[in-house]
Amino acid sequence: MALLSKSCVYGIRAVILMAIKGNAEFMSIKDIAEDLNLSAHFLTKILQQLTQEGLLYSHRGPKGGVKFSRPAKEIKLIEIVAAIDGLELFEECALGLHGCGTATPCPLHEKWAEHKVVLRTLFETEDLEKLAANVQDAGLRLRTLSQLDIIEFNKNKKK
Amino acid sequence: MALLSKSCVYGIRAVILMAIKGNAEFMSIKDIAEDLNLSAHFLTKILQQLTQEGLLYSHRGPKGGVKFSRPAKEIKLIEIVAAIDGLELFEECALGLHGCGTATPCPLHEKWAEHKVVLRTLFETEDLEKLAANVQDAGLRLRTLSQLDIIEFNKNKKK
DNA sequence: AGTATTGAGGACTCTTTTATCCTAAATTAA
DNA sequence: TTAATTTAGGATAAAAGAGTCCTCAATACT
Ligand code: SF4
Ligand code: SF4
Repeated sequence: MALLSKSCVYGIRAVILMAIKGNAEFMSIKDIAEDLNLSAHFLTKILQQLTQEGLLYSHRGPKGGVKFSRPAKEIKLIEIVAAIDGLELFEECALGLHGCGTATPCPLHEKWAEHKVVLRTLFETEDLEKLAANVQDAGLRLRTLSQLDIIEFNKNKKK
Repeated sequence: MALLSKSCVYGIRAVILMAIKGNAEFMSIKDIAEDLNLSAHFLTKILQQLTQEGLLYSHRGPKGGVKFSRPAKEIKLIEIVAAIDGLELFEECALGLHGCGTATPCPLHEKWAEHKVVLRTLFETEDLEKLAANVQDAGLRLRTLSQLDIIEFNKNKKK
C-alpha cells in the first residue's frame, strides 16, 4: 500500500509543475501531462477534481487550460490530497475501525492518534510555492524514471 | 486512501485476537473469523501469508489451526504489515517516484524521509503482546461496528 | 478403515482504481 | 462563420484488491 493513490500523486506532481511555471496564464493539461509523462485524459480527470474543489480555474479553447485560483504560496499540499483522496488518511483509524476513537478506541489508538497529527501537520505545512522552489533549487525531477529503471527497480523489490 | 490494506487490517486484528487467547494450542481460523465477523475463507488466505512468512505455524485437521511460531511479545506489528502489505509504506517515496532518494530526490524528500522513520518506528515498537494487553485492559473492541453504524458513518463522511 | 475437521490453494466473481477513447461544449483566432 | 484548440464528461476497458466457493490434503478421533 502506498500512502497516496496514484491519482493523488499525479495531481501533486501536476500542481508542483504548475507552480514552477508560474500562474500568469492558463497552462494546458496536455502540456502538463507531456511534461510529466502521463496520460493527458487521465490527468484531465484528476485536475477536474481540483477545479471542482475551487483550487483551480479552468478555461476551454485555445489559450485555455488551468491555473491556480489562489497564489501557490497559499495552497497547502493537504488541500490537493483532500480534493483527490479525501482526508481519510488523516482522520481515520489505522485499523480501519471507523467511528472509533471516542467511546471504544482500538489498541493502537493513542499511538496512532498522536502520529496522525504529525502526518497531517507535514501536509498542512508544505505549500506549493515552497515545493516548487525546492524542485528548482535542487534540480529535482518530477517525471518518473525511465521504464527500464522501473523494471530494474521492481526486480530488486520485495513485493 | 487508507494507510493499510483491508487484508492487512484483518490480519492485524486476527493476530491481536490470537495473542489475547494465548498460544498454548492451535486456534482455528474459522473461530477467529467468527469472533472478528470476517469471512473465514478470506481470513484463511490472509493468515496463509503469515504462515508462509514463518510468523505462524499451521496445522490441519481436528484440533488444528494456527499459532505463533514465536512468543507474541517478540512479534512486532511491522512484521505483520511486511508479510501482507510489504514494506513499501515505510520505504517508498510519498510521490511514488520509485528508486528516488539517492541521486534525484523529489521535492518532499527531506520531510518525508524524516517522517518515514517515525512511522516505521511506531510499527516496529509495538509488539503483539502489548497490543493484546491494551485491548484487554481497556476493554477495547476488535470487531467492526454493526452494519447500521457503518452506514450511518458513511453518510456523514466526505467521500 | 472411516469420518469429520481444518488449513492449502485454485477458480471465480465483484468492486474499485487506473486508464483509454470518444463526443460535446466553450472559446480563440483567422 | 469556420476551423482549431482545449476542458468537461460519459462510456468502456484493463488491472488490482476484496471476497466467495469448491476441492484437495493432512490430521485426529472413533
Ligand atoms: S481507536 Fe484510534 S487507532 Fe483505533 S481505529 Fe479508532 S482512531 Fe484508529
Ligand atoms: S525523493 Fe524522497 S520523498 Fe521523493 S519520492 Fe524519493 S523517497 Fe519519496
